[in-house]
Amino acid sequence: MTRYSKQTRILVAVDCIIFGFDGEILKLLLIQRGFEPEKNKWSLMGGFMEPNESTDEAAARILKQLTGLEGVYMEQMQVFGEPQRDPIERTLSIAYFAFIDIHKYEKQLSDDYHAEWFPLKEAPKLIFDHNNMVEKAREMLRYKAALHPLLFELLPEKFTIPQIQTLYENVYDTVLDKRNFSRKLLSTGLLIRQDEKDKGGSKKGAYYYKLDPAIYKDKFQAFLNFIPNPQAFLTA
Amino acid sequence: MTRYSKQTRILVAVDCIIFGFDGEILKLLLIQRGFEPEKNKWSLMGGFMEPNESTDEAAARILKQLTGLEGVYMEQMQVFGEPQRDPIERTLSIAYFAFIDIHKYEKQLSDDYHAEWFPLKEAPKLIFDHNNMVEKAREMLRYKAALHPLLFELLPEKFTIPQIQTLYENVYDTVLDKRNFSRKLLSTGLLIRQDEKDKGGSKKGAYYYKLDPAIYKDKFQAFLNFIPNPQAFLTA
DNA sequence: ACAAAAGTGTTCCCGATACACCCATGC
DNA sequence: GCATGGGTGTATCGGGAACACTTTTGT
Repeated sequence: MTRYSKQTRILVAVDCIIFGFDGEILKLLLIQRGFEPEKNKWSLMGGFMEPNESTDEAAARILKQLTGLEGVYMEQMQVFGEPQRDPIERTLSIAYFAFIDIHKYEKQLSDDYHAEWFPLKEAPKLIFDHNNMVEKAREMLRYKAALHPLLFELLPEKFTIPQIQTLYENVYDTVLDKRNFSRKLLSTGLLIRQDEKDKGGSKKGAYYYKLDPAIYKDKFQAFLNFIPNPQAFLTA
Repeated sequence: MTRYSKQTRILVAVDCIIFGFDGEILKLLLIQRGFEPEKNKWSLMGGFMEPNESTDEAAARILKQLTGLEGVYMEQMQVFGEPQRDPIERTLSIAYFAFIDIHKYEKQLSDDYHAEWFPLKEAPKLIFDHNNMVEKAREMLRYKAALHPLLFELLPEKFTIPQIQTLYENVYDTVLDKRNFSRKLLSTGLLIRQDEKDKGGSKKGAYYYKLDPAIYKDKFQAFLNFIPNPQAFLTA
């Protein structure tokens, strides 16, 4: 016996919801699909699973194809399995979301691929159920980022507290008190202050911080409660 | 064009991690696998996806085959996609977890299937990567139950506060203060006290409660913080 | 009357919030 | 010297945790 006979084999795709942050607003990386059906329509970056790779490997390969980046934070989100989601042929999609530092690769963008950043709020109509996937990813982002230090993955290695605050404000579409936010953040012990300052945002300059890798790893699963009243921001 | 040519189609299975609670300890429902390979070894309840069903439908179908139950709380957990996880043929598995009221079906158990409840802590060696799946499910259970009123799905429609407390204590392998626990629980507004009492556990008897369906639905996503220091119970 | 479990109330403390001022610098 | 954004300190409030006694009833 070398195969399970009589069972149906199914096409399996991996689609990536890729978030980036440019310092101002939260963005989503989309491509113009290069093949039929729906050629030239906007789409998430995706591809079919190959025979000898794991799902995580497939997701990493696909991300690399588009962005050239490796070692990026990715997480499996959910399988989308409605039988009719792809009109050509029944295809399961394993959705991953990924956070990248937008500046790390902005250059090679739209060379080989027609890729473009869209503000998350102004995403165009996407093929198949990709708009669903994006919405789901946005919910999951809000959910997880309220509890875990996830959003740091969207920032460069060195960042300032005003930057990370702006990012949180963007994700939750709200305004936070800078005194409380900064206290809460620093009290986690996650941040190591650098001597250098970022003079871009103001005359005075804001201190750069780096993550303490040990504490970051340690506290990643802890419930840190970055956002007051997080439930107010969760879709029911 | 009616198919994506040149792409590999893959076998996809759904495996269910089924939790139950008998009032004493948390249990896991396992079956003896009925076909090769690994015939007669203990296994999660699973099956192959069929062409015209969604993933959720597949999970529900498989659960029904084993337990006869419908309308059970199920949630997609994670895809397990290591290429070698099934030695016969590459098979993806979509893992679901399910919570059932153990008493609702205890009778028809092990008729058609060799099914058996195992205390979660004493689960036997399972086929393939099923022990991994169980471990992952246990982590997810602890994670979610610390925040959301999930464990009620394991209890009958009417239950007492000592019962639900025992369940929490079981899941987290700890002891909780009954005064604080009961106050916290009642303050959510989730519970409606019945007039009737359960005289089984004590002479005095404990009031039965039911869930308020509206509030339950409403607050399911809220962060309710049932467990003090939840991070202490999460695997890093 | 006594054992065994259910039910309830109070104090204390810490963490969360609201809120206002000084600091450094480029122009 | 003034405008701009960065950084810090304090009082208050509420929720969470620690903790002990009374109630019910079957035996």
